[in-house]
Amino acid sequence: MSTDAFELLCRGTVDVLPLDDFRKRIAAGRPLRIKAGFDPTAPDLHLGHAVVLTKLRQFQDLGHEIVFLIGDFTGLIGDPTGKSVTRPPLTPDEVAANAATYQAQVFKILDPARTQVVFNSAWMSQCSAADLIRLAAQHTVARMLERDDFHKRYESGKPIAIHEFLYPLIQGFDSVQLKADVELGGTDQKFNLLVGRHLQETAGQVPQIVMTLPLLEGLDGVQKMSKSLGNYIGISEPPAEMFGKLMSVSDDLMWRYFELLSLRSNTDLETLRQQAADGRNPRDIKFELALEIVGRFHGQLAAAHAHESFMQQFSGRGLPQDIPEIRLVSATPRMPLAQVLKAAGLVSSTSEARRAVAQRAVRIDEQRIEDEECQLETGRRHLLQIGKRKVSWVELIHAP
RNA sequence: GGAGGGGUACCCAAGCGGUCAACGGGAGCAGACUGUAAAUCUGCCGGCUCUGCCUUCGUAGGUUCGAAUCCUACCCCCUCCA
Repeated sequence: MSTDAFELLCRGTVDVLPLDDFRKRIAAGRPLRIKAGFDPTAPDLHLGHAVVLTKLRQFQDLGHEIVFLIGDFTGLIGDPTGKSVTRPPLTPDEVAANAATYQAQVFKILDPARTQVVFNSAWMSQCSAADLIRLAAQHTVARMLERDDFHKRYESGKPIAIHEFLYPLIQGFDSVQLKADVELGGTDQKFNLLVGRHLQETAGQVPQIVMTLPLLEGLDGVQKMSKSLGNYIGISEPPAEMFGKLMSVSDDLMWRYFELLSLRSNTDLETLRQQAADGRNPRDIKFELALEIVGRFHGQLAAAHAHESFMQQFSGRGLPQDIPEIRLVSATPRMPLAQVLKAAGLVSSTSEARRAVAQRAVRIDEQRIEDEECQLETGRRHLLQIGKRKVSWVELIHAP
């Protein structure tokens, strides 16, 4: 039993340090304190963030205790990891507002009843200058420079401000405060997590287990999922959109998503892989993934609905459910098609509309349109379609 | 402070006086195929009142019949030296 738990918890991780120690602690069966820290910057979470959260949920389901730390104090520093973009300091009000939206999203994955939310300002703002000096005394410059990005910056003569050294120290000190047994983070957090071990040891505690998780590939399957690359699935996206995006993930990448985002057991995943090998349609396996993920954020009902709609629209080549209705006003009795398509938001320019017609992608009332100059009559509703995905009811009104 | 390299469409990246709305790749969109918005192949991919017109190649001027391509000034990036 505990081996299963151990295997499940290790699934998809990059590092678990030290691995044996972790095995022993899980085997002991005692509930562990699992810490994960998050920045209080404006949160707009996507499935990439969900990787760590899903892992936390797995811990939670096994009876462990989750400490969800919001780094409002560390936010003053801004994590120097990676790009050195200076972050504007947040006001207490902003922090509070962000924390609230954060929790709303996070609790779609985590069980609020078994999650302790803490802010590190709670203890850090009590910290005196003398305390800070004592904290800083516990680490050396040489060890700080072991961190890859510090090292590179130092080597290449780029500046490292002293306060940037404080970030890993404070994050580590949080672990001391919380007496964490395990701390989770992205691979980029590895160094910071290890500092926690060091500080806990100095404080006479048993050092925490460090667990890092990979950055999830986005929809393109190559680059990290990120909002700026536009290859993401947002946690708050509508069910149909989320379902469709998950279905657009390649058959290969689907397994990665299963591994990192699914709450299924390892045995279940093994079964699915076996089914795929035995010739089960990968589409149907992907349906299971999409159903699970959409279900988690929107409920089983909405997921089933999205599934049905998807089948109807793409497999059955039918119309999707919930077609948006738009009302347009025309100054003339008839309105050029290209104009209507643009006004309805189905294309971004009339040129694009013309191209779509030229490519035989446009249908009006289920009739394929070949004529770019085609005009639509006012005074009635038209069903406009471009390709399989863009559909809209448009009511044309003549108002001279 | 000195020397050099560069800023081109959503991104990367060619072009270096006309044949340039601008090669190529990526992303995106569409079509074909597939019981997937997978994969693969094909087409499209600045705008418009669209067989034509208008606006784009860091910014502002200039040379020329004609400039992304030449000149001047300015702004911004990067590399090396000090």
